Amino acid sequence: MNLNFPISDKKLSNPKYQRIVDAAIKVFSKKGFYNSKVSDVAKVAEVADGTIYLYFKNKDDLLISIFEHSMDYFLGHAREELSKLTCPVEKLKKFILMHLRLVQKNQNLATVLQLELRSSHKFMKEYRAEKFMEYLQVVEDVIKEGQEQNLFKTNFNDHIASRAIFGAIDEMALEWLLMKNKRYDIEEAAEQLISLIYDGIKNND
Amino acid sequence: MNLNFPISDKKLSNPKYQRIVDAAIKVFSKKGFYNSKVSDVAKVAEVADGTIYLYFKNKDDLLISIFEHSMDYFLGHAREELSKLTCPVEKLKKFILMHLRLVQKNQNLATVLQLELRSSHKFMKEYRAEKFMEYLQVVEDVIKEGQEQNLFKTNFNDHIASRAIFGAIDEMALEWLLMKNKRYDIEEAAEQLISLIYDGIKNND
Amino acid sequence: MNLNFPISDKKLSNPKYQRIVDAAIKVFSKKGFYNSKVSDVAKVAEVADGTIYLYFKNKDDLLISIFEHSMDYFLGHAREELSKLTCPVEKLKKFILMHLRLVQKNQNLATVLQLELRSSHKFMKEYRAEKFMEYLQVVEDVIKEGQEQNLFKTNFNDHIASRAIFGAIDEMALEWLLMKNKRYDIEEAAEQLISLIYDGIKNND
Amino acid sequence: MNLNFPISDKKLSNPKYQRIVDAAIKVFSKKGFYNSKVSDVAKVAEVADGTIYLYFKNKDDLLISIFEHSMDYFLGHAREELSKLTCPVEKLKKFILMHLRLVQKNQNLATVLQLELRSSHKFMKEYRAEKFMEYLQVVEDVIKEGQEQNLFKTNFNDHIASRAIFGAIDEMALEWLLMKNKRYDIEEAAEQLISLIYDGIKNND
DNA sequence: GATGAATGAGCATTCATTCAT
DNA sequence: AATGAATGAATGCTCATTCAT
Repeated sequence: MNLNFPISDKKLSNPKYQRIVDAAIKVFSKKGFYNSKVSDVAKVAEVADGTIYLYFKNKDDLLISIFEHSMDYFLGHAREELSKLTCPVEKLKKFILMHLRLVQKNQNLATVLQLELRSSHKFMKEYRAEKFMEYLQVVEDVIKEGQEQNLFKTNFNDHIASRAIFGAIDEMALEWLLMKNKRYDIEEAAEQLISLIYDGIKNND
Repeated sequence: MNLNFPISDKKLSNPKYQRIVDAAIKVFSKKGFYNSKVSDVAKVAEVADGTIYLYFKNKDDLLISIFEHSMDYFLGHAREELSKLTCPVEKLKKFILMHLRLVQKNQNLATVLQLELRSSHKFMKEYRAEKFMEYLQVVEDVIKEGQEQNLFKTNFNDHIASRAIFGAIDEMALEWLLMKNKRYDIEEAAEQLISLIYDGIKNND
Repeated sequence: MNLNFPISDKKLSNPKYQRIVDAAIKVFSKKGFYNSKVSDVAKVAEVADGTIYLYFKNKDDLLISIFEHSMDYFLGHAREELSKLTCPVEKLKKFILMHLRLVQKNQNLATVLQLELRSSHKFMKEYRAEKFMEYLQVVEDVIKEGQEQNLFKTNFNDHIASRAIFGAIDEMALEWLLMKNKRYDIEEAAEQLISLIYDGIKNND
Repeated sequence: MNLNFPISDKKLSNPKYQRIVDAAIKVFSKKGFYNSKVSDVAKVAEVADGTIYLYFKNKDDLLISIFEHSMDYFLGHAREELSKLTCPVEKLKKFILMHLRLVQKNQNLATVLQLELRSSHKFMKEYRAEKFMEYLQVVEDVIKEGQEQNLFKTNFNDHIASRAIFGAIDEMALEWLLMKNKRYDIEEAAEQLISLIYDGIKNND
């Protein structure tokens, strides 16, 4: 089983859907989206080629579905966990940790999202905006909360900040994925990142 | 003319080489690497299809050459400019500004580097490491310098920090590129980014 | 229908396989292997281009398959007919007649085997040896049988003799194929050939 | 030097012509005519690609020129040697020996003539007839001479006989060329062949 | 004559998608 | 629903030939 989280709704009920998604993640992460054949995915999923088209409109749709399921799961999970915390600083830490831990646990999936998705024009121009904004919104909401409680500075643009934070997390994840010998723990990277974002690099002594 | 900087050495002497690179940037940025045909590039460059293969090993090589020329130019230029400054804080500001200004000035090129390059497996696994490390090294050197002068904290991993900084810059650039109506100036984004990196988000009052 | 004999086993069951082979023989014999396009074969076979690749690894494989089917058929048929005869002289006559009659009946096929196959390096160096040896073996066996019965001389190398006999048959076939107006019957050529091989050219009076 | 005999006339005077022919024989025999590039030939001949077109109409012409020069040389040489002999039996022996010795001495050339030439449609349909007939004529003349002197039978068609003899020689040469470890001497093959043609395989005891 | 950069027609092969069963 | 054989559009790359120098 490749996905460490279940696919949300009724689609879950059909084990073939889940099997195809799992297979696609495995195949795409290994060979890249453009170098993967639909028939490769079918073979790994142990279904016929045509069966994939009963569940997905086309090859692109398969990729995008992976993204949407992942985001839905992550955001739902993240919102739930964050709501259990009250301190915005803690929330931010938690969020970053959750993101990087997910990457660590689902490396194939993360590879697909990091590398393959970006090259899909359709994706970057149509879909990224929608779902991705939700992600940023979560970060932005935490920042705003912190600003309201006078915990964070107010002299910066929330949107730019959340974007920069995402970029830093994302790059961290990418490096970790591409490293052959995982020299450092992803938890360690998370700690460093949080401190950097929180305190900056200036020496205040 | 697409490239706002000249290609370095003897290759420059042959205008056809430059024309092909320019055409490739234009075409790849517009339609995406995988959706671009070699013959499209040839048409825009006003050369025969086969001529491209006199200068480049194959389609992938064309993409990678674009990356290498861009990086060589940027790093050369950046190192030169930074050497004129003494203060590490100023150096960091300059570096970020230079990166984002280049993106603004060469939007097609930046699009190719941001979106298309990442999907090339060959690129991400073989080439990125080499040239990209040079980029990170420049950032790391500035950070180390700042630490030695007691301007920056010393309780973080330089490598992780430079990586996070790159990630933030890169994401900033990506958003700006994908925005249809450029709501804010890239200089403004640079300012915000610098302050964020330098001071963090914590309210020190 | 181009082939005047059925393709042996289960492959026969699929009419598309047979249709593609027939089309290939027709096309290759007319335009030559290297000048024939796979799509030409597909057109004549009334299948899509891609369908050919469901049955054959590539264009070369198509050519080699034609050779193997032909040889399998001819050798099976020849062995069967020869076993019905007892006299080695009669067997040799029969064999030569069968070869030349097959050429006459399947001129397109014969053209392919005679002219196109020879230029395929892969064929001449890898495949010819195996299947072709079987052919020579049949001739050699007949010769040995004749020698045992004191019907044939024993002061010559069987292998060289069978090779020379094949060469003579082959050249006879080739000339006949390339002749525009078939001036003489192939049966007549067969008779001459047999007498030549049997008696030599020396006048024994 | 590849050719063991000089190219006839005025063309000889230009060493580039000879160099190109030599290079073509080397390259064609190694990689096959269709897999050889004109630029490969040019490289081996140490001339520019375009230079080849000053001496030859096109790639096909290069192949055919090789054939014509070889035949001219062989036939001239053969006619000269045969004229020194009076006995038709000796003449026939000499002719077969000369053919096979030439093959042995010029293996690259022989490979080209044996394997590559046959696939050239243009060659087999237009040129073979002309030059090749001269070859057969020499054999036919010897046969006729032998018949007139009551040394050879008269109850066979001279043309078919000379053709069969050529086929046997040709196949002998081909086997010898394709054999990796030359198990037997080509002279030995020649002897066997001559005896076979002369006496046939029938046991006259 | 000699060059070799430039040309551009040409083609085998792949693979996403369909649809009869 | 499930299959997988069949489809055929699509394209990177090669290489014989030309021609300005």
